[in-house]
Amino acid sequence: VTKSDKFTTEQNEIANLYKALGHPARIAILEVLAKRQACVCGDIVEDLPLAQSTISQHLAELKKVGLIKGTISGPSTCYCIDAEAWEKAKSSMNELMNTMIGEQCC
Amino acid sequence: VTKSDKFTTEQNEIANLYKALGHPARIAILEVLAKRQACVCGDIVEDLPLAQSTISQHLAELKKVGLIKGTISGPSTCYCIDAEAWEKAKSSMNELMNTMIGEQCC
DNA sequence: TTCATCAATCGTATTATTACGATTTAACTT
DNA sequence: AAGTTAAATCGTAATAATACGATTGATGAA
Repeated sequence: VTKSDKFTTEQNEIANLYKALGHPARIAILEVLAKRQACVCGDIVEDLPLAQSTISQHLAELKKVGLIKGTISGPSTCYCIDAEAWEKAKSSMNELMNTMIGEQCC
Repeated sequence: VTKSDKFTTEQNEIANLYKALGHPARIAILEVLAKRQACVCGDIVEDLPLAQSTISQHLAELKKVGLIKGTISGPSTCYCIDAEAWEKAKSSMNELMNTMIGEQCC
């Protein structure tokens, strides 16, 4: 029902970024990825109280917006935060946050 | 279906913040609020291609996480960004973003 | 008091998200 | 080639989100 066509590309893109971070499971996943430097994968399933398929789904969403990347290494997949994309996301979110502050009126 | 009880309060709170920003309409609403210093309300309905009730719903969600505040002034309601809450949100999001960057491994 | 206006709320339809189990696909190991 | 393991995908159920029209509630004006 979301009328994304009624908004600008910029508004949709930044909203998609925020949306990807808008779930506790995905925050938790990113925290696991950041903590274990080595980019785990099945280890996330062990760390979190969610089914394997659910984790896989969340990983796919994070990958869709580009915040993480996964490379196949043998039978398992190695995931990690995409540092470059992460910095880009950080600054575009920051920019938005900064343009919002003006005079308080009420 | 969201198992928020399986995650920490911190994870849920930050996720709720991001979630609130994870919709183009709410980004657009915040941009209108920031642009028109005077905290409009019905004016938002004019500016955006959404029904009055829908805007009202989005405003309620932004208010729920505290990013904006609304004060009744006469027959209309005056909305604006809560500068204090905004700064707090900004820094907590920034903190999260900064803790995530580690060594790239793949 | 009666009317008009603004915004919140209600009811509801549609679509999206979340989550799980089961199955499939892919890759390494015997 | 057969078996094992890991992760993606499929199918599906439950719930949440989005959006609108209609109604209600509150405020100020006539």
